[in-house]
Amino acid sequence: MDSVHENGSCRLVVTELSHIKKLVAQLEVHLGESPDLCNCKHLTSQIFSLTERSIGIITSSDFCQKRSSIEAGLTPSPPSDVVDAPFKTNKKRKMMEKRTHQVRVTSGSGGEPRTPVDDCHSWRKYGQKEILGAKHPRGYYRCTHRHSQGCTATKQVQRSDLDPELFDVIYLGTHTCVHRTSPAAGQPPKPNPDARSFLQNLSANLKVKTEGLAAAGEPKEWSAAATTPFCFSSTPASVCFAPERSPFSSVPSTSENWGVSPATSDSNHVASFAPFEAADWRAQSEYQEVVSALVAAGAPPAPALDLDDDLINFDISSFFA
DNA sequence: TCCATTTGACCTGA
DNA sequence: TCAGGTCAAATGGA
Repeated sequence: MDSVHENGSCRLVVTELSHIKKLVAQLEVHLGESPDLCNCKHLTSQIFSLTERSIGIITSSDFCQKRSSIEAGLTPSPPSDVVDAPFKTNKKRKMMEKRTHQVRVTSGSGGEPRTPVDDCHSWRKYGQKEILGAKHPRGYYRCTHRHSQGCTATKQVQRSDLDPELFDVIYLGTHTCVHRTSPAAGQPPKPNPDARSFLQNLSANLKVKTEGLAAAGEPKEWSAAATTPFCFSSTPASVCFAPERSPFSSVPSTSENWGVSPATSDSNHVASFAPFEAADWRAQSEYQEVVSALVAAGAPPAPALDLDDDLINFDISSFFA
């Protein structure tokens, strides 16, 4: 019925994302040779614009609805159950008064799936458990600064049964620590030696995800999408993307907010990308899965997403400064 | 030597 | 009693 409309939307999105990919490649070239900041800024501006248009195309169509129908058709059980089954809030532990967030991240494209990327905090694994009905064990992590600073933040990471390249992450508790894996507050942002690898990562992800888009009717590719927000790892600094403040945001960047979240704000948001509340997760999950291809590639998610707003600022201009 | 990971045992709540 | 979550000793790498 709406297949014409949907296919048209698909093509538009693919076209837009292809443009983004080319621009990223250009940006990489600029960085690889003699960094041309003027060109870089111009390119990043274009990338941002194209990304927003792509998201607009998706959100203005019945794209998400279609996709969710496809998913439902693939599995006998309700889609939400499929997605969340291994990660539903533990009913047996529901008395724990912890804030639980759910974030889905991709492990990266190509090669063997790895552990989810750095999320701006250092974690220490303290346990692993085989979960009933899950193909993969669940890993238990706590903040490295648990003992030194009494930080109670923990997270649980489990590889998705549906897609081995997907990791489902549940954040519990809030970060009370002040240490970061990124540069210390007060220090000026240094030229990031990992800028190139960051862009290569970006480019690689774009490739994978756009191919998935091109193959409309291949929901598997769609399901291999990450959910916002996302964080690229680039030790020592981690580049985090927040849903409402794009990497190319006009928000002035400072040494404090470069690659890290505001150290003075709620550390929970620093730590866990300030993911949406669990209650909001299901309602937004389908939409986020659709746009997550962009997110996984480093593009900013749709501004329309009503997520927590006190998130990480990231200004591309200072990133390349 | 320090720190992170692994893994079996133990604890807790349903 | 069972499954999920945590502890802590053993182990390995830097």
